[in-house]
Amino acid sequence: MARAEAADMSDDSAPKTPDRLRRRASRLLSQLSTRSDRLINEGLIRADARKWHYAVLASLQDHGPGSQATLSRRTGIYRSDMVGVLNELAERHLVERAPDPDDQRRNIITISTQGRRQLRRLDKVLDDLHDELLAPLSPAERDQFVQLLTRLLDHHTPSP
Amino acid sequence: MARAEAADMSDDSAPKTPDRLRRRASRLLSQLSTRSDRLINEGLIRADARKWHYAVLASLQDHGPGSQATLSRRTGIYRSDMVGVLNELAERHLVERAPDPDDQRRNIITISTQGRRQLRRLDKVLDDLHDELLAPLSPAERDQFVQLLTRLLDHHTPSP
DNA sequence: CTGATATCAGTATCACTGATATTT
DNA sequence: CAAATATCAGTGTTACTGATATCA
Repeated sequence: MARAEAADMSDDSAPKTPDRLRRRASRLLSQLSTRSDRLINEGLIRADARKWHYAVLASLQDHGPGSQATLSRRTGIYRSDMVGVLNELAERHLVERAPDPDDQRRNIITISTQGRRQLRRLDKVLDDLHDELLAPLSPAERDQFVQLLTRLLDHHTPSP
Repeated sequence: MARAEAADMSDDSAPKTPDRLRRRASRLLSQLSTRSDRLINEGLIRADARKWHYAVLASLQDHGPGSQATLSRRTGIYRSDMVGVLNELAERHLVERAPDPDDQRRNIITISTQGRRQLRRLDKVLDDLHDELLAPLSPAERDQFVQLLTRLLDHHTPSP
């Protein structure tokens, strides 16, 4: 729990800790995010998938079918990038894209049986990858970590 | 439904969310990192700086002068990108770049007086920005958060 | 010869912008 | 008309690769 703290009081102007770079949450965050992204991406590519694929499939499974704009809002994928992601998913027959009879502007995206199977596969792959990502943390710490991240993200996520 | 994956919102405060996307640490991490980066970048740009500037200045102040390769290792900035960062810093007279007399391949980078002043400014700016970034967390939770991030990053950082 | 260094040119990915045609 | 949608083309940033010349 306790961590060795290098010399703390040697400073000329302010009560700052040395090695400030290693204490700035923003830096830790972006560096860790880079490593994490690489780990996850490489793992998913080995399973012929991308993280966006997982996001869309999981959203369809957990919240049901929706228009591309809806999916965009649910997954955080930009509306303009959604087209490409859905093209890839449709190519692989993991989703179906059909025009909404009630609103001719919309497409309704539905997960297919193959898509559900793929989602199950990807969930297993991701479980393993997250085990690797969070390896140094105890189960309680992992929960704690996810909880802190969630609270921070919610706080910085615009409501509309 | 293939699975009893209820999409309802009935949930206590237990760390169990029905939405798998919001539970995946990797997604939380990269989304929060994006927000964090934007927050920090915008704040630093208002102070006519970039985060790389801070990283180099802080490294020079905390660990003393060094070659560009050394700085690259200390800050995590890619060796090939270090040139541009140092050009910007030298333009602003925040660092000095002098050839190493003992090793003609190296430049020795030193922080200037102006650089030290700028670092003090940036440290204040960053303190405020981190206050905004970590707003929803108590002081103890902020420490916890930084500690967890540090352990994870160390675990995923190659040693050489 | 090897290895490190500083530098430059270029790539892939990502979040995002702007514009357009269609429909509500 | 304004607003939403799907789509496309393009931008800026970032981490990273590859190549080159110069030295230890």
